[in-house]
Amino acid sequence: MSPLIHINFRDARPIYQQVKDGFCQLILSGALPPGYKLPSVRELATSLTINPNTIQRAYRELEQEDYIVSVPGKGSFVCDGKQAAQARRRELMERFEKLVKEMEQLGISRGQLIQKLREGEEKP
Amino acid sequence: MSPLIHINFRDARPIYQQVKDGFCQLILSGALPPGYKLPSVRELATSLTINPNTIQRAYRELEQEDYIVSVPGKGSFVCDGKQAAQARRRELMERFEKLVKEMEQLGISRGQLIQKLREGEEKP
DNA sequence: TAACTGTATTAAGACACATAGTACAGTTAA
DNA sequence: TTAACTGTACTATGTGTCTTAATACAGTTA
Repeated sequence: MSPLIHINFRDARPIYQQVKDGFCQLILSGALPPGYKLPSVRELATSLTINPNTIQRAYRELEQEDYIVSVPGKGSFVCDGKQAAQARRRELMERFEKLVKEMEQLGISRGQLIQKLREGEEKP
Repeated sequence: MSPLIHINFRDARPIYQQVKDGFCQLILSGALPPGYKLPSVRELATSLTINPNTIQRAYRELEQEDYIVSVPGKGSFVCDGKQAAQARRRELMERFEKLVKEMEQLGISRGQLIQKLREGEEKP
């Protein structure tokens, strides 16, 4: 019954972007398996009390980025996602390297970051 | 002669934000030492061919965030920056942890990231 | 047939960003 | 003192994005 997606109206990101990001994460994490049928444009719009056009924009862009496929009359479905996940991993790796360089400029060494990573390694 | 700040009109960030980010980096990296006199609002606006109001907004926010101090009639000057650097480090640490968690969800382990960090440790 | 599905279009309002022009007060050097 | 600089404040205007709204059309399914 939890509504898959949560919208925060105080978020700086526009609504359609929050919808996109939400589904991206659900798909990439495997929470929504390939073939899963997404809620219809009108259904999701109603349950979130936002405009159908806003949902449609999110779905259109998700399809353009190969996260889902939309079939008129049938619905929208999660794609295989292996390609999308691969591309996403590369993107995050780039962000990671960029962030590390920025932190080095402020005097945070790679060694400190390694230690920070080790701290989170324990499994409680 | 290099104009301190570069504006990219194709950048998604608004101009005033690009100006802010540019000076933040220059100040935090130490390229602009405490006490350094920034170009005047009108001078920078002319050299970048953008509106003085846009520069003023950037300077106003930089002052609110303790990166610079502006004195009417005299100019704008770089602050000490130790406090700002401390706040910036905390902010980057949060972004780092957030990014790491996102990468873990996509199957990139902390171990892999540690190895990645070690690769960049050599000094050529 | 009726009720669903995605898709497309146009209109309107709200808001942020940027520009333009003007004005005022403090500082500094000629 | 004057002239030229400095930051600051304000209003008006144009533009683009986001969002809502109201329709309309075509494909699918029970």
